[in-house]
Amino acid sequence: METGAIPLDSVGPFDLQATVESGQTYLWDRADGNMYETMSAHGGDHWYETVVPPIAGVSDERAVVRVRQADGRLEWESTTDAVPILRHLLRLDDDLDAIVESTPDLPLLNRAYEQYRGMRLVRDPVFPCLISFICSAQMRVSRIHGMQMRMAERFGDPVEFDGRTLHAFPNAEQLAARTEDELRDLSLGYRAPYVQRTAEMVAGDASNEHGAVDPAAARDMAYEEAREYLTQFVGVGDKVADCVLLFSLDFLEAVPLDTWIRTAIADYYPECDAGGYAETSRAIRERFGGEYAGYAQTYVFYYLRAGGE
DNA sequence: GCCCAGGAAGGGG
DNA sequence: CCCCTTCATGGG
Repeated sequence: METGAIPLDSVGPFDLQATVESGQTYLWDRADGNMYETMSAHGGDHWYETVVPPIAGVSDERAVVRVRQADGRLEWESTTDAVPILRHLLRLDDDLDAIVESTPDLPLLNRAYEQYRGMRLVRDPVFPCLISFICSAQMRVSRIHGMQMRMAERFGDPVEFDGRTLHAFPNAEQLAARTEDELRDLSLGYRAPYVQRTAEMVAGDASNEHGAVDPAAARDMAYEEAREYLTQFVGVGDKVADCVLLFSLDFLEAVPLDTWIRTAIADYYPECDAGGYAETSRAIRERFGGEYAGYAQTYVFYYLRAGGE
């Protein structure tokens, strides 16, 4: 096991608990207790862990990463050098101060940024992110997380680390090989066939005459074209597509129109409600400053969901 | 029991 | 194109 620490004074504002437990990613788990038990703004110094697939240009092999925030730094334990992996997954290279500074001066936005300053967007691996947000339909954050943990435990590769057995998130082939009923047994409900069929599309199963469809191909497209591209997957509409673009594929301008942000639009920016998804999305994206509108959306989402007004 | 949760698919107008 | 209903499941 390798260990180390990343000093945060060069990273800028950072809040690990808010980043990992704000409903952007469902792939981390607390190593020292149940997720979402306490939601204090800066209270947690919990250990979080995840099994990370190989990432092109970052890490060649599967890795286990465990991390906590304490004494102004990120302490980590891993199967390998976790520094580049953590930089990648937690977007430590984002200049958060500059992003906040470039954001429009809106009261709601200012309150959210002030309350949770330090929360970063995440950069999840794309297939687990896609499956996570297919599962997110009409579901609470803690239960979405539970679904991903159960899929990993049941269908993913076991990985030994520090005397315990963790499980990697299953790849497309592993999920495509499961039946709808096996997924329903994990309490996925009506999302089970969506997950199964999307996994088949990504895996390039024989039932798909067009061969494998790569969700990561959206990365190289223009924003709205990329969103349209992702909606070809079963269980993926405009909102889930925006989540994948924002939380995995570096489209920081993406503003997922979920129930919370729609409420915010109705209460604070009614002139941005232009009817259809694409038009409303365009309007609120411009209202939130364009380039980093997704950062603003994620802060507002977390702020409102925690009870802010 | 009712209502809701980071929605999407399928049908009809 | 938009509008409507249906789709599981658990917690308040």
